[in-house]
Amino acid sequence: MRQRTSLQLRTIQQVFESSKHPLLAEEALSAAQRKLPSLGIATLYRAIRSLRNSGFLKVVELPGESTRYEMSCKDHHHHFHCRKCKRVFEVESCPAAIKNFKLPDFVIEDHEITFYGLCTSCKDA
Amino acid sequence: MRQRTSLQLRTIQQVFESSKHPLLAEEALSAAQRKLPSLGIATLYRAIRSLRNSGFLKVVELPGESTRYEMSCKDHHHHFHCRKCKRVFEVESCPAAIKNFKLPDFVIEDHEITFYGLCTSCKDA
DNA sequence: ACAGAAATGATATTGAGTTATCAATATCGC
DNA sequence: GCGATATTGATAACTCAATATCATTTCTGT
Repeated sequence: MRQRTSLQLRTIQQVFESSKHPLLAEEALSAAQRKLPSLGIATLYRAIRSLRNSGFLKVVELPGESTRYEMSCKDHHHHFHCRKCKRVFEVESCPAAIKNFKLPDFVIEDHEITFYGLCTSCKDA
Repeated sequence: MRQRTSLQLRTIQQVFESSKHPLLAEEALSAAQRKLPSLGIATLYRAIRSLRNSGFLKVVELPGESTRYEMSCKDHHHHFHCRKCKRVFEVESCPAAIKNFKLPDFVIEDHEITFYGLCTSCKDA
């Protein structure tokens, strides 16, 4: 697919490497533009596609939210969505009970949990 | 908002009353059209809005999926998304552990769980 | 039955997110 | 460094869910 590497691609990759939470396309664009102000939205989406194809990035979908992206090398985790600042944080622990959760009529292969509430900054503000 | 009731509205309401799972606009439309073939998409969306305003319907958002709607009178529950037939089922039980789940830096006010796997029909097929 | 108002249905429009187009630019093997 | 070509950036175009428009139909109170 991609045959050459470019400053733009490397910059976008670094944005995700240095982010502690999954990013919206918009957020990734702003972050990348801080280093390369002329970087365009098309390039951002092209880079995201490359990085997904190469397995570097994966999609993070939260209910009712637009798509976010994060590095795929992370361990199994869930997300916390602050209802005040709207930011999404990673929740590293996964309630053990959920992994052993069984349902009579279904074969559970995976699960996704989204927590809602207030993040540290917002709860103290 | 709405001042008169109509056959269309009643039909759409019945569709949700008799459905065991949350419905996409598309699905609700097809179901309603089985009784009123001429019913249009605009009427469907208008009815959904009315039924939401009146508190009868609520929104169900699943990660990466378009909006579904279900009756809001149901108890706290979660959803199961069959990766084969793509249908969404209700999961009435909620793992107790999740309600008591705490995180050091966050105030958890709510949670949303989506299970993925195979439903009864698909696991046996 | 009639007039006024509300609801319908067909369709145009919106808006958000994403992809396609294409001339200009940057990259890489030689 | 040069030439071939992959990538970029600006922007047009697309997709999909949802809403607005508006002429027509239906309902309701008198």
